[in-house]
Amino acid sequence: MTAALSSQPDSSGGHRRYDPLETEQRWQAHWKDIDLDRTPVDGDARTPFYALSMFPYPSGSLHMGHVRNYVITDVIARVQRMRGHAVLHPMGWDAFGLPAENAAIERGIDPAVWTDRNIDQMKDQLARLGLSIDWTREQATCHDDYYRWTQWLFLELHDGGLAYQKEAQVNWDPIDQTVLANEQVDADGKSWRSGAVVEKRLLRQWFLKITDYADALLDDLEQLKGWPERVRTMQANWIGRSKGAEIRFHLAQVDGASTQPDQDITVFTTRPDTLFGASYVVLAPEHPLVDAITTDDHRSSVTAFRDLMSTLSNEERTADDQPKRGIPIGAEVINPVNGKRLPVWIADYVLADYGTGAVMGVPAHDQRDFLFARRHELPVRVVIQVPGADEHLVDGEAWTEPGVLIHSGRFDGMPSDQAKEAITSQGSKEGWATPKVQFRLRDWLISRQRYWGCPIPIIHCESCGAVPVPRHELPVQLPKDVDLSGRGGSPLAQLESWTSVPCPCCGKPARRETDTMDTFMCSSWYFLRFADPSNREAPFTPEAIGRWLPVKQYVGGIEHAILHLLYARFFTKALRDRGLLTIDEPFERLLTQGMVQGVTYRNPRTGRYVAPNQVTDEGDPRDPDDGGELEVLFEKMSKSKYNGVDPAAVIDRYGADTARMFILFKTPPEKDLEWDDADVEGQFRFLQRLWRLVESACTESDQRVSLAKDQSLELPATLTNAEQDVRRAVHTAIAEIGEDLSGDFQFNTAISELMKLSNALSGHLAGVDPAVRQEALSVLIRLMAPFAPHLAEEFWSRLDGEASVHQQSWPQHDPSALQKDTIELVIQVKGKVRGSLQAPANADKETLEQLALASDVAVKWLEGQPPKRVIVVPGKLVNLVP
RNA sequence: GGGAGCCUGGCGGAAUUGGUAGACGCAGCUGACUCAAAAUCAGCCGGCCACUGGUCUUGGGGGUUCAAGUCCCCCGGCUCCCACCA
Repeated sequence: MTAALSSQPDSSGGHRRYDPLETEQRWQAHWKDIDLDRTPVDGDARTPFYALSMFPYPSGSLHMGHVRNYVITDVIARVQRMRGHAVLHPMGWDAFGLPAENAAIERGIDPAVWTDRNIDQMKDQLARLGLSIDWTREQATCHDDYYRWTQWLFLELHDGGLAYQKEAQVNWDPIDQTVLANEQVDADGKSWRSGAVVEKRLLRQWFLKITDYADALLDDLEQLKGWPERVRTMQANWIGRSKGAEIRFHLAQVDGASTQPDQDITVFTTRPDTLFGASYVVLAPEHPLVDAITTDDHRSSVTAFRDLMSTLSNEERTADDQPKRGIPIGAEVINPVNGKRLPVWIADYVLADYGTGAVMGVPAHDQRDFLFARRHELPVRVVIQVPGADEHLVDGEAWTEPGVLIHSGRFDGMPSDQAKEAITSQGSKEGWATPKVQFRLRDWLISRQRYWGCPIPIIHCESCGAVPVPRHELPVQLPKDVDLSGRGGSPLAQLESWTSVPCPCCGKPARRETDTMDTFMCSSWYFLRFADPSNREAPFTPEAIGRWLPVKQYVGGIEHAILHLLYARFFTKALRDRGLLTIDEPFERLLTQGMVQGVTYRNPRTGRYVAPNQVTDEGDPRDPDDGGELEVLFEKMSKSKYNGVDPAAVIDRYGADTARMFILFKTPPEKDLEWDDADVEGQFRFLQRLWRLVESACTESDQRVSLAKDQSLELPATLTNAEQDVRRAVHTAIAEIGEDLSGDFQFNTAISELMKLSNALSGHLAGVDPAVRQEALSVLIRLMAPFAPHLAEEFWSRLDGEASVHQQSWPQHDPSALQKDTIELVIQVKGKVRGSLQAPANADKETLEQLALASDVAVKWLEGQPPKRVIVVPGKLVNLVP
């Protein structure tokens, strides 16, 4: 059986050539036959290890970014298997989303058909990489046996009070009469399809209350020790917790106002300690109170100002170079802490949807307020001592640091920290302040007015309201007979036969919810489904989750640092609180791999990208159009930059093992990788050197090795120097690679250790004891197996190894093999290396010091004077300080 | 503006966590083999100099230390995230 699987001799002689394509195809077929990658069954006693790549969108073609992602995860999965873990390494498809719908609009293809065809294509491409994925657990979020449970989980959140509806803005295309996703709106605010200026419209939409978990999502970042620091910071910034107080300013009677409502303006501030320095209060132009409190003499200018604001896009309104615009509205409020009257303004720099949409202006201690006050000639009152300036500002800037209070009545002399509490607490007693924690994080808008998504399982009834579709009626399937012209609003809303249903509660005619869910919903729980992939009764069982989750190692792009990872964490916590699982966090360790970049030719004058095959001379690249010199850069691979490298082409030429080795060796996984054909070639050469090494062990009589179980040899009692050298190289490699693959994964140095081992063995196996040779090759092949799985398997088989190399255990290093009799002792003089000598490895400090002092180097550099100080680092160096 | 990360030969990158800077590879150079080329094999490969030795060198400057790529302070550059967030 095994012999039949081996490479055929090539026609030119007895020696075999390395033919990666033939070898890889043969082993991939064999592994499939023996079901090598199947996840161990539930009763398996080994410690579970869940390795997961972020699943892809099935665009139809695999790119290098995918390859890098899945190869990294695959190596981790393979190493953990050999280390004796029960490994779960699944794959699926994040299959709902706009591209399928666009294909339908443009080419009339059913999105389901288009998506499934793409999945098939990408699976074929993935198969060639030799990934040890258990495909029996495959999931696609657009299949109803998956989205049924997405709907089920939505209802769980709904039951838990975490799903609700409210009015929110959408992008409305007035020509196509449809809602656009943010990505479909150009930078200049126009529709990607019709080119019409996109309008903002208010629509009643579904939200998830992720803000209920803001504190937990922030605090639990502490636990995620296995996450990159920068991802944790990004999430913390996104959640954006700030502590402060809400302060209520009561409206004052104003002369000339016909009526004044008995109203408060509530502001949020993180600096209650600066309350005495307030010189005005500003509302967002959209603030609901503006109409009611604007005085008659200001009404026309206020209306004009608000109209101007509503026509500006967000970008225009928040542009850096814009001065802070605003106008007074006539009303006045009383500063509750000192009774001063302050004017009320509206201004563009106040955001309606953060805090209370109102701010107290303290120009002396907030830079924005300062600029605003200077522009509109509002008073600046210093109430925090400014160092070196007594009571005034220096440098024409606000003083925003905490400090000691002045001009603040009985709070004078208090440091900011204390004053914040004292002023808030006085306000609480007097009823004008409330301590408040404010978050930047907003509730998650999940409604999409699109077809190709998971339908929200709700029925709207005039008498019963929003009624959940009963669980046993799930899934709410996407209808087939739908008009996907891209016009006339939500495709589902136009399908009367689908939308009109009886109310599950009262049976009266009712209407289905026609929004579908944000695709981030589908990807917020897929890692749970992989633990229990074919359960027809529930999305998963707590037992299955308990066995596999949390994911031990999650691998994916940094672009998901915020949204996907935050949503998945939110789902996990919400489902925990619904009693569906017991973990707090879904992903124990996270590796964010860098981009894959290609050589890019760019004309610096025109900004045009030039395809490599059009560049006139690669040494001195010039634009074929204008003859101008081109700059050579590395940028993320993309069609428009003509710098993509097709994985299939690389595999055709060198095989998957070379591609895997190159990607892992070139750079550490979290850094960007610059694709370089010469380096790929270099990896191919390395694999060929390995091939020749093993070839010799098959054919040369003084190097022959068999790894068959009944051929297992014992090491001789004493070893020659050459044999010791071989063993030292072998066991050093085990130790070093073991180190590189624990904790942080350093595949690049692991592979360089493989190269060192190969260099140490090549030409040094002839004539050494057969047991030493056998050990050396057995170790080498097992160490390379996770990286180059096909070639390792081929070697294992050719040397008569038992079963599959991928079922072998990871080698353990023998510390005694690392020992040396003598070491190179470095002699330093005042910290500079001046020479070295051979010293016994076990020599004590005194001996080493004596050896060093007696050396030629010491004699030369110390010029006969005894050193003032001698530092001995045993096994390393002696530093002589004259 | 706030936050995070990074900066080492021609290039990608190593460096036992304070102990020989430049492992491993790419590119380049020299030689062997060849009619020749490729492949392969052997070797060289940071700069400077009075070149069998010395000296400088990890973005720049300072400091701590017997010893600094590594620790501390100042400055510069690049990348990413957030951003009128009160």
